[in-house]
Amino acid sequence: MIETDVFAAGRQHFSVECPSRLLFDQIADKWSMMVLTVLDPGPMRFNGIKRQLEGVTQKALTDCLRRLERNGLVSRRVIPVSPIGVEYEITPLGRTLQVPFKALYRWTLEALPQVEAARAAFDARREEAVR
Amino acid sequence: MIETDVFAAGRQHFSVECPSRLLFDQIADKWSMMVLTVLDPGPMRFNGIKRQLEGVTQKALTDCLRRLERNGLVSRRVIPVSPIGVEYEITPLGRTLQVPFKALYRWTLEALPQVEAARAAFDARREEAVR
DNA sequence: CCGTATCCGATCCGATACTG
DNA sequence: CAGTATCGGATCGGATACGG
Repeated sequence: MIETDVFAAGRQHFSVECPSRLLFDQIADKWSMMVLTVLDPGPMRFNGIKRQLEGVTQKALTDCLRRLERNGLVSRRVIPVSPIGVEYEITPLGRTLQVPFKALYRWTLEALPQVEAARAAFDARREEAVR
Repeated sequence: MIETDVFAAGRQHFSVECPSRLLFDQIADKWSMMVLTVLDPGPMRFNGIKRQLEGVTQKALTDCLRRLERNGLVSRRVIPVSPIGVEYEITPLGRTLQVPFKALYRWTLEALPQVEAARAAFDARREEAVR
């Protein structure tokens, strides 16, 4: 039984090279999910994206876009104007990722209150343990 | 319009404190997804989990379980035997997370071939550019 | 068995400066 | 406008040792 069947019945064994990790590492970073969301309505230029993502640095965004491009989730198109323009667009493959991403995003919104309550309870228990 | 509506129509603005990131950071780490999967069939003890996760260190697993516990996604129960035993179990809240996680996991499996092709193409383009 | 503590190298990320 | 280059702090994760 290989890891593809991991969600079938039975207890599974995960190796470090679990196939899910090969991709999960690349998209579970700080900005990827938001970049894809920003690009959802249509193509956008570098600084346009940057303006939507408050707090992102140029380096972080460049790295993120480069990684998304390498993985085939966004495409990059140079517009030969002066000064130069670069437009990023979500690919069909990137759009397929949005489906599970949106599900996860909705989960975070729905679960947040419960998680915050759990955190408060946990931290309170730790406080208690110190005394 | 706040970020809750981010998947509705229109271009959105993301601040650093996007509510999704408050949680996403915590669960998008190296082992959380696999830990929840391993715990899916039922409760398990520390070293039992560790044995399923080939390559995880004690520290990494402890940190991961602690974080999952703090966020209310798993529960921890000390079994007063000698030597001591500790059992981890997925919580009802944790189970709700499995739904989007499984969707994402399936996506990684389905998309992997296309992503690998995209990577190869990207890397080939870079090679080309060097020459 | 189940941790915690410590060190330590790798890596991420932001800040800054510079370029076509 | 859209990068690249570089530096340094913070954080992550592995290895190891030790304790209840």
